Amino acid sequence: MGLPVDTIIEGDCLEALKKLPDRSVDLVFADPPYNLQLGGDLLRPDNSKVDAVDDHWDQFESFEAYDAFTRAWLKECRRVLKDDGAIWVIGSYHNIFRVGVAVQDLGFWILNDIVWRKSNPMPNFKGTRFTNAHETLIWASKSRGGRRYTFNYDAMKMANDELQMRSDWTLPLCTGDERLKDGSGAKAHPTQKPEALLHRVILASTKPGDVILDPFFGTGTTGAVARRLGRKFVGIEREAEYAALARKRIAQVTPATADEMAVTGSKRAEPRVPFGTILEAGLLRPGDVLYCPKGRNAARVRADGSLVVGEVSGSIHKVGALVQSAPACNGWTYWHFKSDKGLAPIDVLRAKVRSQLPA
Amino acid sequence: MGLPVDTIIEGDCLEALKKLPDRSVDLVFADPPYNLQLGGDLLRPDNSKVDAVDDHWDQFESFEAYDAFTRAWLKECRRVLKDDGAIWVIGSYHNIFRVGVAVQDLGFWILNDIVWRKSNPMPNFKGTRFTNAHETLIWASKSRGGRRYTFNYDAMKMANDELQMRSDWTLPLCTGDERLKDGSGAKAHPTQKPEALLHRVILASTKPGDVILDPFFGTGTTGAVARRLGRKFVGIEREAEYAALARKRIAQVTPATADEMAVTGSKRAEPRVPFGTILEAGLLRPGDVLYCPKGRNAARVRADGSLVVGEVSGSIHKVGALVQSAPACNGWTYWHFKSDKGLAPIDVLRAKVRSQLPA
DNA sequence: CCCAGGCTTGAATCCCGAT
DNA sequence: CATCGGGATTCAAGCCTGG
Repeated sequence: MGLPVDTIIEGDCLEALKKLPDRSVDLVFADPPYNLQLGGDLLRPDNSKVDAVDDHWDQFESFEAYDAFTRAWLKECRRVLKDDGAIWVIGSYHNIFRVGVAVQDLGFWILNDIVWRKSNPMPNFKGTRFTNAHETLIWASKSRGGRRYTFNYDAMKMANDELQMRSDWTLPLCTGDERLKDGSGAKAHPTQKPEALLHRVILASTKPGDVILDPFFGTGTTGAVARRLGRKFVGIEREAEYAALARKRIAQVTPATADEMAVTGSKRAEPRVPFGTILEAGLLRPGDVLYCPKGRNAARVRADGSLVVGEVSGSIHKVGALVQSAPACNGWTYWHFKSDKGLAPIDVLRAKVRSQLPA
Repeated sequence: MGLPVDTIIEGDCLEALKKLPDRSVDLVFADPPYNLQLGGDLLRPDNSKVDAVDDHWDQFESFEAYDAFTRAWLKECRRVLKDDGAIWVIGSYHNIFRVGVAVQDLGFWILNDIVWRKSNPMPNFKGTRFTNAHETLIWASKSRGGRRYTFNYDAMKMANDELQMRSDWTLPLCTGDERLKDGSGAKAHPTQKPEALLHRVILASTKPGDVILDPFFGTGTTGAVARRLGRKFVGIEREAEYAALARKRIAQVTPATADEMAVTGSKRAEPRVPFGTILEAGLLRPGDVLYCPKGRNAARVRADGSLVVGEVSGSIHKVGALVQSAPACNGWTYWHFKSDKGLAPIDVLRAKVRSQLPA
């Protein structure tokens, strides 16, 4: 059987993969189940319920079962890849370590791990952990030192304001009109990926006309972006509903002219510098004293970047407002530290930290 | 043998770990060998040679050998951890996936993976990949649903300008004066971590006085920051040179006072004030009426601190939940009393009582 | 038509001490 | 160890509604 290009194969991922010919695709992009292992319901502070990913396809009996599944589909993907091909897999801390080990053990050669920093992640509602604000992608060639993989270095550099593209990408979640809805207006797929992410992946690691295989096609983000960028795709999807939506979606895509392929700009976030960073950088130490411009009011710095005056504590802004009985206060310009040249605003420390951050 | 606190144990990591007592440390921070599999020398565009990590301690024969080593030291660390303890491990894509799987397989429970975004990474000189601009840390508790790990949520939030701290941390590499040099002015250790990174780790996940074990102590960044923040450490280091440098470095650190170590505390830790106390203090009287924020629902206060609405009575929380048909409710913020300035939440009365409690 | 303010939502391993 | 119940907990975007 030849390779069924620009087609969605409906059915089990493994069985479908086994029917594809050896060395026939240029790139694999895979967004497998994450095996989340969630507990009970999670309520927001306003008591609304978080719409959890509790679909049957994300349930595995054990790590062993997940590993076996992972190795099986990865092995087939490797067989189907051309010798100069490469693979991308996306995941979270729940599964990505297991995926990474399988990738290495099967003989792939990791080129980068990429961090997708979400500009608008869901917060940690209960205050129990750090906000889980990123996902991880692994990019690997078929083998170490084999035939050369594709990397469009200059296109990536161009897309990043002429600086080398880094391993951390800041992109928003898939929301708004881009997010596919079902008949009732609810999201059609629980984990639809943003097209911007696929845009960067495909632009970085394929050439026009290349064939991209996505064994967990879902609602077809890979196919839609591939088509828009003048690449071909092969999708595998078990759920008929998702496949139908994907077909409709891809049919609406107009392939871009060479012209239009230029850049989706990378939103560069303001380098906000929290006051706590000043302490981490060692520019101030816990216990140091800050003064108001005239040196009258004094406050003590704590290790977490809060200030203390008498009984009250809070951020540099809050405490600054408080000691002045003002409605608000810019702590960066109000508070001063003692330097060898007398009192200086802590804003100069922020400037020092900023000068070490990427633009 | 007891736990040798604020000490560097010179010797093999595994042998030393085996001598430490069960359930004796609060936190493990580990920066193990990354098992970098470098090819030949790497040259910069100007033909200067990149100073690679090619130390013998970073060489392993195979993935299997690295896995066996990883599991061995992780297993000992888990034994040595208290039941409410936690572990941090830092690595790059070369090893972090293998570490992560070992962590999961040994029964640790991953809490977050944290991305350290380097603000000043080494560029990719060959233009063959994305600039490798981050490393990954895994934070895991000793077991799933075991005794509660330490997370100073409020301190982290304060250190991040009152926004939840996210899983991506932007920090510069260890350079300048902080970077230890050997006699000839070359860097003393190839992978010295920045103190800012340890500052955040330790502030987030330990309490003052806690003991932090670092089985790959190197030049003692963990020890130096632990000492500065009023924590204790146990370091294990095989290379006598590194250990000597670490000792000298740590001796120069001035520990923070208890005062200086204090950070923003959590509300959960504040003393409980039963609602009845508000009545006992005369701040409200039996028969007074409380209102929901918009003034629509009203409830009558009884002498024992219960509320009555129509036929039902109960705690401020229960009745609050009931009148809203909500699964839960914080009565302190939901119910309001009539003051001369309009409706005010009864939480201000609790604050009044708390401020009069003995320290 | 625009703007301000409110509502909704996103791959989430999401409370904790007292009894 | 399970249960009970007090009461703590959210950020950025996009969409909608009302003025």
